[in-house]
Amino acid sequence: MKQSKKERQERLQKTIQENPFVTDEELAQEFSVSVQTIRLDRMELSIPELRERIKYVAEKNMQDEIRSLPIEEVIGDIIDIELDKSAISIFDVKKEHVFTRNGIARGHHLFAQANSLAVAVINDELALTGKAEIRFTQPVKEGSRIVAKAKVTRSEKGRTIVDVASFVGSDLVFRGEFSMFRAPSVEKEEKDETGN
Amino acid sequence: MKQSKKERQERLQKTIQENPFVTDEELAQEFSVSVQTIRLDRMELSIPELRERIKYVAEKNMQDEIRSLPIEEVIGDIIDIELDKSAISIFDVKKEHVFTRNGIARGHHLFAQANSLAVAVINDELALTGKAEIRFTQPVKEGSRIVAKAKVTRSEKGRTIVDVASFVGSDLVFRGEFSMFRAPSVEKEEKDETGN
DNA sequence: CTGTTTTTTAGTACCTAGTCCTAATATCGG
DNA sequence: CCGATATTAGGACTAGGTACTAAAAAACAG
Repeated sequence: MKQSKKERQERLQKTIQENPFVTDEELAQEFSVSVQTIRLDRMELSIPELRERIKYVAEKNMQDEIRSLPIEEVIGDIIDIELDKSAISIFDVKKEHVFTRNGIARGHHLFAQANSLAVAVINDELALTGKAEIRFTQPVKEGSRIVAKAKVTRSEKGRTIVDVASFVGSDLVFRGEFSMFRAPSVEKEEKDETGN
Repeated sequence: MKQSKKERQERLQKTIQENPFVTDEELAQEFSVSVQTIRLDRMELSIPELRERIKYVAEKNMQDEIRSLPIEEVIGDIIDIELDKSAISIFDVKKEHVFTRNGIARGHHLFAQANSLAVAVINDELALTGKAEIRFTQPVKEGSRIVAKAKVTRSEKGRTIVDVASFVGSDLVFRGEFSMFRAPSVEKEEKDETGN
């Protein structure tokens, strides 16, 4: 009905990209050609069969699931910890952490790593960030490994100050002072919040 | 070789959960029973066949792809924006945003929403957070809707101050003052970093 | 130890969504 | 109209199953 082979193949490619779950049968109907034609088209465009496409999508999914699970409790990998004293974690900046337009890591990831470490270093059931003063001192590029070092500087009744400095190589990229609340039954104003 | 039907079925369930890509054939070998036994087991446990499992995983993926694309640039949904003046975004706190042990939202999500909004409100190619002073004034529970309001308070050459206040209902839960750099070619110290 | 019940195994026909291959038609450009 | 390209049809085969029947093996009961 429509157009040349070329046209059809372009539309085919787009259609499958948008909905990888479509069968050759369905495509044949949509473009009113035979299934065989669709198969020839897929061959020429080297588009794999339905099941392979689905599998590919599923595998991609499994990969990020593994990636997103450890994020559950701590962002970055803790490589050293002395409770109530200090801790070190590393975080590798991948493409999903950066702005697409300039490849610079988005601040909340640096914050999350630091905040998470501040929570982890506290030897208590519950630790929440009350306030924080932070500085992003250098941009961080994709592919960098950020090493965050947390030090507990003061500790009073229910309140602990944690200083975190993050480095890429020997460059300071982030500094933050976190005022943490520990294990109180969270109730009133300026007493609470997250950590990680 | 091993154990009762019950035992095998439990192990089967776990195995498939961990690796949904396993065929009956492979399972049969692993448990040294026949394929038919595996199929009976799947029936009794109502575990779908390989292809259905893969499809399910793939479909789940497609769903969050739609969800994670807008997240790409802004965390939370912007519901109002006046460039270089103010912006409002909402963010719904779901189970993946809270600490499992107490159901309180993890701070970096509040930070991310606020920081992201501060970036978005700036009418420039590039906006990076230089420093921030933040306060978590109330814990936020799972299921809450956080409304973040950003206001540009000062703007000088290349540097803009954005105040963000986040609320759950009428309660202030977060406040932050973000010092943003706009569109500079990022180079030196204390000049950079993310936003979103 | 025998009889019954449960569990496991084997085998067949059928399904989907393909691959790979051959061969017969259409359609188009010159 | 002729030859090249494109399309369609058909058959044989594949993986990874379902659904069903039937037989053999194992477990348990008395």
